[in-house]
Amino acid sequence: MFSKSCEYAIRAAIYISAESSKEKKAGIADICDHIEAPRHFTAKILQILTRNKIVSSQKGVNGGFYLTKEQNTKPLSDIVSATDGNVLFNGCGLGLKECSEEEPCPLHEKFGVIRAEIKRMMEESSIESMAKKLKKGNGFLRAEVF
Amino acid sequence: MFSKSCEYAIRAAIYISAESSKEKKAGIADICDHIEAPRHFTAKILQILTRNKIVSSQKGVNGGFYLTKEQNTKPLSDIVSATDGNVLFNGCGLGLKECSEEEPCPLHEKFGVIRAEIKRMMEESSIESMAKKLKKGNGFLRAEVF
DNA sequence: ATAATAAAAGACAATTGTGTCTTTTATTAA
DNA sequence: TTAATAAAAGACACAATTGTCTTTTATTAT
Ligand code: FES
Ligand code: FES
Repeated sequence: MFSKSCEYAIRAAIYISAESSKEKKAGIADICDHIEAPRHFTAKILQILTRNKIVSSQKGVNGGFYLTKEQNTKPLSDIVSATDGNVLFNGCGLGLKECSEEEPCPLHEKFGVIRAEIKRMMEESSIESMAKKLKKGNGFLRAEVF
Repeated sequence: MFSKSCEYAIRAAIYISAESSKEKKAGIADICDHIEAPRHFTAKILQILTRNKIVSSQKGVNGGFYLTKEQNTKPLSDIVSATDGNVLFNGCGLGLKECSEEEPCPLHEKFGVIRAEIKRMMEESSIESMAKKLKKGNGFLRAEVF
């Protein structure tokens, strides 16, 4: 469904939202520990998110990643678009060059419904709403080890 | 959503269903022309489908690919499982090692609904029902060139 | 039997996605 | 002003996916 980059990006953003603020920023090592993701690869992905103004970052001592109030309200669909583009939201399910009513693939009708639902799900899920589940203890970003 | 292999596999299977029979088999070159897919790569993918008894093949003169009556009724989900496995049908949307109620990701609830709908769509779409659209002229497997 | 045919199989090549390591740049505490 | 810090950036390395080409095997018409 989503690429690894996108999965890490979403998990990282949610963690940052839940565990950091302008005052208490989260570092890349801390983030990767808590979402069980490869460090340098995730660092690159976070660069994409910062370039797209989905997360904020600060270099230097006491630096790290955090979200502004406005960024907290952003939908997960923004992260998907930034990392994977919009093929999932607009493209043909059977891989035709474009999805169109004029020359629809045999799955077009049914797939169009599903695709719209995926889009809606991601548009209606804000980063902060996901983080809220985390803080309430009924949301996880990695397997808990005991 | 689906891999290229899966997309080609579905398109090929639908074409074979629509355009061939035990008496008039479709050759790989013919198939690839009509679904706009790379020839040798698609040949490999069709080997996977024949090994999984989703399509039938015959070597030699007048050989080619075709579907038995029973194979025609198979759902597209069988093709997805054969080419991409079952991650799309069972896996976690955010890439956790497994999807579980005990340690759900923050998207688990919403994603579970969508995932079930994707599964249902593919299980309820038979190869022959897709081929029917093709034959009626309101289904395409490649961009028509003029 | 022989030749023609077409899928199966195997060996590679190119591309993309994923992951690692090192160097650079910006920031701030001391 | 200096040293420590942490993200940004760049250079690779590895793996998986996608795609191409050649050889082999099975089948059938002649
Ligand atoms: S043409 Fe395939 S989904 Fe619209
Ligand atoms: S745990 Fe992520 S979808 Fe179920």
